[in-house]
Amino acid sequence: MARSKGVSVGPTIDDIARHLGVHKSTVSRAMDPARRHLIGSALLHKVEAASRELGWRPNRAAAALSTGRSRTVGVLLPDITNPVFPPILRGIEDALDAEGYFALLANTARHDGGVAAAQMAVERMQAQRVEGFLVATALRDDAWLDSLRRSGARIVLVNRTNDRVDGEDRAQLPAVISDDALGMRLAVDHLVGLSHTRIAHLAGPPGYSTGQARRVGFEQALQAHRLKPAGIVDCAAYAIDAGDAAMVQLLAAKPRGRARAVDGAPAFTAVVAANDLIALGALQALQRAGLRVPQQISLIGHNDMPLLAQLSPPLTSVRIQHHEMGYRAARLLLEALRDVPGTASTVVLRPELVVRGSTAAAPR
Amino acid sequence: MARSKGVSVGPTIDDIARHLGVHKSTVSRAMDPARRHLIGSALLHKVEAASRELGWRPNRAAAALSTGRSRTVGVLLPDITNPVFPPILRGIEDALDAEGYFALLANTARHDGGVAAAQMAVERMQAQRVEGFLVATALRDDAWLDSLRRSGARIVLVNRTNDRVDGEDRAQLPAVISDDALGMRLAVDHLVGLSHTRIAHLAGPPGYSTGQARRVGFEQALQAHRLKPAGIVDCAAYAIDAGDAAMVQLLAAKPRGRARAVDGAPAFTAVVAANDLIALGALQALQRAGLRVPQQISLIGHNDMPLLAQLSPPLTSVRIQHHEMGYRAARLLLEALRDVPGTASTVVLRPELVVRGSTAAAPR
DNA sequence: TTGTAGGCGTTATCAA
DNA sequence: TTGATAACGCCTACAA
Repeated sequence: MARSKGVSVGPTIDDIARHLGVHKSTVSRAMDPARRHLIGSALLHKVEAASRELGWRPNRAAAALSTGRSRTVGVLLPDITNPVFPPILRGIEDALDAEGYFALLANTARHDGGVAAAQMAVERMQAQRVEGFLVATALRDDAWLDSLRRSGARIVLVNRTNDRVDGEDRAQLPAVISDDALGMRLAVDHLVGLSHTRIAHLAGPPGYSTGQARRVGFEQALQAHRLKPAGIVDCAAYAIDAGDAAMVQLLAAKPRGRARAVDGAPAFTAVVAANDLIALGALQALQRAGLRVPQQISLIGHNDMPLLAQLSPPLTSVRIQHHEMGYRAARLLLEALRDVPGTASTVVLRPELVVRGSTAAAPR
Repeated sequence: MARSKGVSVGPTIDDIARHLGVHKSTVSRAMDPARRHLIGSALLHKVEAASRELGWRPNRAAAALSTGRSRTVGVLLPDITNPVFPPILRGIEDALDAEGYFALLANTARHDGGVAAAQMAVERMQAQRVEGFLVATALRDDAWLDSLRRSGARIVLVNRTNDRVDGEDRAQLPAVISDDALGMRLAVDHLVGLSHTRIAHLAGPPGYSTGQARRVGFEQALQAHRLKPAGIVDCAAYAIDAGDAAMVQLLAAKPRGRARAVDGAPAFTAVVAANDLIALGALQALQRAGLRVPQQISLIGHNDMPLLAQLSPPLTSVRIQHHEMGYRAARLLLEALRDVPGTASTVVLRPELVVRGSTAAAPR
């Protein structure tokens, strides 16, 4: 059982076979649930007993070499430290685990925060012979992602998606995302129900599908109420600082149409932020400006990240099904790994509004 | 280049060898940094060019089968969704990545929250031929961990450690942890500097090394000031609810020694919590009881998790070097994988106190 | 129902 | 400095 090469080794199916006086291919079959039925039940029990007795462990490296399937997929995300991603990853792993798969993880927002890190990660993953990729780093216009797809890799996007471009060699990849239009509608409807009519938006980076979709969703939701935005400012990133800066900019902006009130009140009574971090930054800036939330300004975030309920005021937010998103994406990939190519479905999950203390009736 | 078995394949070193009219073992050597020098530089360049041209990717599954080294380690943690772990994992991956390793992750607090999940995860990881384990789930008395060690697995603990028991077959495993005694000393010294003399502790679960060490550290830190605890309550878990319940219990407790003041003020003016979630629960309970933080009660957490600065009051906390902890643990494991066995070092990292708004001078 | 033979892509050992 | 040969452990036709 000790070998010349390799490091710490255990028994192999050949050891079990010798132990039982049968051939190793018989043992191999006995170990495979899909072909176990070909084995006599008496022998089957003996194989199982012997395997247990000798302490056999399958060697996936050998199986992977033989079958080309490593039972491993690559997961690309910007940074696991961003609180959006842990539940997504957890969902991914729950799905993979159920099928005996593992995830190889890469934080691509490493040093340079760009394509180079993702490229290197993918190469290493391909060396490990991952069977596919779950990508949470997609940009709307992502040349790198396109080339990965053209190389034949199986890909499912999570959380963010890419743009479809007809005519070019660009396909919309299968993705699991949240219904951002619905999310914004829930937010806006809630505010309108509280008699707000002057509602502003702090938008996410326009290069991400979430930033774009939420912005468009916001505008459409307002239109449904025959309202116009009381201001929209893009944020450079999904971060507290960016939200703070954007709010400062929003407060400085000249109100369009109706004049700003004499007491210096802003042109809006409510703000919908593209995510919670932006909302936190906005909250900071509002408080610094002496504006009270929710008495003077109502504020809504997006994602419902942990601890929002502990803030003061507790932040109203659009809750996304992060865990489910990861879970479904992984399942989609696993199915794609069995089935025929094609079947590029996109799953859209329903968000819900979690009303807390940062929203209140519009001041009059 | 297309093969009969396997799935999507690329060129192999044999393809390169044929392309160049050399033997594949020559190509293999050329690809190995450690043996490259044996190759003529002219040939070396040609091999590199051909490899690039044909788009060769190493097949780690094959290498793993041959060498017994998968370039993969297993990481066991309770739940990546717990905000303590993302930075630890990030540190781990940064270290592994630098050496070309990947982590296989398992959330062991899955359904039953216990040994069974960890056991299954370890088996699957061993099937994948991980070279070692990074374990963030250690209990002080962990029979399962002992058996894993006895099976010959390379293990490094992170964040929590196990108890040494002389005489029995139990060794203290190499670990990277935070200096909890120092952390508590920083907290207590800060409070004493603010004239607090009646300081209570909400302790972590006594089955975890962190719960135990912080509790002992708290008592020692008080002793150094010739003070006695104004109450200690164990929490059932590191969770908001548990902290809330423990604080309720603490408030209900009869003050020992000096009588409780007539106005119903508690027997303490400051509380050190074993972690931030417990502190948040405590804050909740205090506010419900009509006690103001920090005016009446000062409160300190532990871990300095994200968003503490956004709370009101912003929570003072003992900051742990989570990223560094993961990074060092992974490096320790990688070194153990090369070197001789033994060398069971333990690394203790320095925490620091982050003073925010939840601590103030003791009321008089 | 079981056995035989060969291959998966790489590394290691010996020879040349 | 390069080549030849044999593992590594498992899987899969195909044969019996």
